[in-house]
Amino acid sequence: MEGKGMTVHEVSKRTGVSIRTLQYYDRIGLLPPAAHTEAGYRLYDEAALERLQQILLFRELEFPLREIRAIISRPDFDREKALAQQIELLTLRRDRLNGLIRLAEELKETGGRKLDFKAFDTEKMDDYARRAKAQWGETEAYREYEQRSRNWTGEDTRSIAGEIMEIFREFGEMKDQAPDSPRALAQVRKLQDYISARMYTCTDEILASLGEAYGSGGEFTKNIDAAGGPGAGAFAAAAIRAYCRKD
Amino acid sequence: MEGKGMTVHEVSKRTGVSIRTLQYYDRIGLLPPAAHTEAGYRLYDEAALERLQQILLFRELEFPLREIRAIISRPDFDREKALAQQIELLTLRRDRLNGLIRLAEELKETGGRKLDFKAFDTEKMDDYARRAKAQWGETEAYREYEQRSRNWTGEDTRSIAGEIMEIFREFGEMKDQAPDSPRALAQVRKLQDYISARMYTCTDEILASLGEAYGSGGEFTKNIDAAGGPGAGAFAAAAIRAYCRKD
DNA sequence: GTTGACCCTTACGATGCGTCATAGTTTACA
DNA sequence: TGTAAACTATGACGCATCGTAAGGGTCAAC
Repeated sequence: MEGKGMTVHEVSKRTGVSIRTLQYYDRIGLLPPAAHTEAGYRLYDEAALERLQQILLFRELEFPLREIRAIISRPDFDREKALAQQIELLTLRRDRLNGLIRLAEELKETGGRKLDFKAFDTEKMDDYARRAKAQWGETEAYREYEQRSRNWTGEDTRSIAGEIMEIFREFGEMKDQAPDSPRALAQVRKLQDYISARMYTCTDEILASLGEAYGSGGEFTKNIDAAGGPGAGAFAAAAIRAYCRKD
Repeated sequence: MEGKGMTVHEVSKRTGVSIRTLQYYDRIGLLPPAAHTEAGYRLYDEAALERLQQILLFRELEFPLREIRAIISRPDFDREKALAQQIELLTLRRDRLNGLIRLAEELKETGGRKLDFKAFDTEKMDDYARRAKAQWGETEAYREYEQRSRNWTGEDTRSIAGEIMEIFREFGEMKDQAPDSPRALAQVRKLQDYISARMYTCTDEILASLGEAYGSGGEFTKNIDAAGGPGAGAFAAAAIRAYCRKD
C-alpha cells in the first residue's frame, strides 16, 4: 500500500493530520500529493510525508501557511539551517512556558494577588522569528517570488513544478552531448526564462548558484535525476556553468 | 493615574495586550472595564488586571474565549483549582515541546530521513483539557448557563452583573433587620428568580451552595460587601440559609 | 447488486483579532 | 484661546485555518 502511495485516510491515521487539512494543504499548494488515481483520489508517498513533517514543524511555530509554502518551495531551501532555527525557536518557546509555569505556581501559592505580565511576553521569540524570516527572504529575487506566489493555488504550483521537471527531463535526454553544446545552452536559457517568467527574475548570478545546488549531490540532484535519469543533475549543473561562463 | 483607572493605552503598555484586543474582550463580555468616563473611555482597575492575567493563562492554553468567559464568570469559580489545572496543562505542553526539540535535533543530525509524527501528538494534552473542562461543566445548571450565555454580548453580561450587584446593594440596605424577616426572604427569592431568568435554573440546592460561597469570606464576600457595604455578604448568606430552611 | 467505507468538490461558518474609516476627546503648548 | 497631536470610540471589512455539512462518485466484499 505504501508502494503505490497512501490515501488521505492513511496519511491522516499515520500523522494525525485531518483529512480536511490535507485537502486544504493541497488546494493552497502547500502539500500536493505525489499522484492521483483515475478517480481523482490523492496519493501520497514518503517524500510527501517528509515534507509534511517539515510543514508541521513550521506550523508549530505559527508560521503562516503561505510563508511555509514559500520557504520550503524555494529553489535553495536549506533544510539544515531551517532545522537549526526551529530548534532555537522551540527552545525559546519552552523557556517561555517554564516562565508561565512558575508564574502560575506563584499565583497559586500567594492567592493570586501578584501581577506579572512579563511572563507572557513573546518579544524574544518574535525577535528571533523575525530575524530568521529575514534570513530566508533576504534576497530581492526571493521577495519577488514571495509576492508573485501569494495568490497561487495548488494548481499553479503543481503546473509550475511539472513544467520545471519537464525541463529537467529534457536535460536528461541530452546528457550524452557536451554540456556546452548549443542544445544544452539553449536548454539552460529555457530554464532561466521559465523561472523568470513564473517565479522570479533569474539573473545569471542566481542561475549560477542554482547550478551549484543542482550539482552538489544533495536533494536537488536527487530530484533532478529522478526526472531526467541518473546524471541529469550533474549535466544540468555543467551546462549552467558553461552558459554562465561564456554566453 | 491608577487611582482613577487606566485607559486602554496604559493597560496595553503594561500588559502587552493590544488596544483592539481589549476592546474586543469588552465587546464579548470577557473583560469589561471597571468604569467609563463621561466620554465613554474605558477605565480599568487592578481587579481587571488580575482578571486579564487569568484570561491570558487560559488563552495560552488555547481555550476559546467564550469558554474562558463562562469559566471565570461562573458563580463558583475556583481560582486555585483552575491554576492547578493550568500548571498541569502548561507542563504537558512543555514536555511536548521538548519532544519536538529532540525530534528536530535528530532530523538535523540524520539528514532528515526519519519520520516521526508521535512527537506532534496532542492527545495527552487534549485528554487532560477535556477532563478539566468536564470538571468545570459537570453540573446541569452550568451546562445550561453555558448554552444560554453563548451569544451574549458585552452589554448583556454587563447589565446582568449590574442587576445582580443592585440586588446585593438592596441586601446591604436591610442588613440591620433579621435575616429571616419577610423583606429579606423576599429579596432572596428575587435573587433566585433573577438568576433563573437570566443565567440558569437556580434550584434551592444551588441557591444554598451559592449562599455558602457568599458568606465564606472569600472573593464573593468581598465583592458583595463592595456593593452593599460591610457585612452585606454575610447577611445575604444568612438570609439564604433562612430561606432554604423554612420556605 | 447492495452495503458500507471510502473519496471528491463546493460552500458556508467560526474564531480572534488586524486594519481602516470616520469621528469625538483630551492635552500640551504657543 | 486656539489648535495640533495624541488619544479614544464604534463599525465595517478582511484574514487564516480549518470544521462541518451537503451532494455525490468509487471500490471492495459479500
